[in-house]
Amino acid sequence: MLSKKSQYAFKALSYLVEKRNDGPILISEIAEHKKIPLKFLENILLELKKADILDSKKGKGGGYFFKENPENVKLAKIIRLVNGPIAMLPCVSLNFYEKCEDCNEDHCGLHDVLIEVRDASLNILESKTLMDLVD
Amino acid sequence: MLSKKSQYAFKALSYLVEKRNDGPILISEIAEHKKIPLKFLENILLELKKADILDSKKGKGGGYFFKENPENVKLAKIIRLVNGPIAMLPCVSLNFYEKCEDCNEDHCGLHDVLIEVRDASLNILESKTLMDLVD
DNA sequence: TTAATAGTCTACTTATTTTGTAGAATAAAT
DNA sequence: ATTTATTCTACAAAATAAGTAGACTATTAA
Repeated sequence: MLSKKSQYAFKALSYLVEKRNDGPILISEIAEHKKIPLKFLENILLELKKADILDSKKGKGGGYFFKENPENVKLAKIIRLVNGPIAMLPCVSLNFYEKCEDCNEDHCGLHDVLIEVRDASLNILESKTLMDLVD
Repeated sequence: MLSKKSQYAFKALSYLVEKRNDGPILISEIAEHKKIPLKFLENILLELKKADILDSKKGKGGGYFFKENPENVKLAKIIRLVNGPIAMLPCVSLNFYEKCEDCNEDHCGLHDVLIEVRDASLNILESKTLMDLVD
């Protein structure tokens, strides 16, 4: 399941998509409209900025806006950044891979199934972008 | 991500599949072979019994064995039982559905995407069974 | 150059969930 | 009766998620 943090991130990002031609948007405006705890949202937006998805300006007239075109930001990227792995186990993760101890991946039926699930999910999450969050 | 508990459950079940013609299997035997904390495994197996997947016998010659034919036990069922929802949000879950507040599902882009992901995952997890865990 | 504005940073605290444990109770077999 | 093995209730510890506090920095405009 996606964490609350991830849900907040998606809500904030969809708000920013809607307002993408309005210049910098205040954190407080997003927090209010989307009912997200202000200080928590600050952390989330900062994380998205450090990942070069958003950019920001300080001072009067400041706020957050897109650095990368939201058309090009895949949902998979957001999930990985804010929530973590998309795969159901580390041993089948592309971006957070970890070998499993006590289990030979070559002869592990679960491994094979979970790779299928991962690919099916990624097919969708790598093809949809932030623009798909708004109608 | 699947919890450790879920991984333990799958390891235990795959062991029971391999030994499915050997009569009741001791918890302690499973714990030892699969390196699972004994008391933790007790809880897990009990849960699987209460879900009518396994059955057990007490006393000498006792242990755990399948109640339902492992060919007929879908992996989705195990995950739901031991790990929880397969969907990424409650509002797109079939078995653990919860309406999301502050968000109209009819006009929610994320909702639509996550339903696609859910269906893609379920397609696989509802078609594979415990027999697919062993080669 | 000062005051106001708004994001940045470090460091917490609190809540929740996950993981693991202890020990007595129950059931079956010999 | 005794031994074996699962069942049950109730914790305890560890890890993660969620949320908060407050000082700091950059920018704007008077």
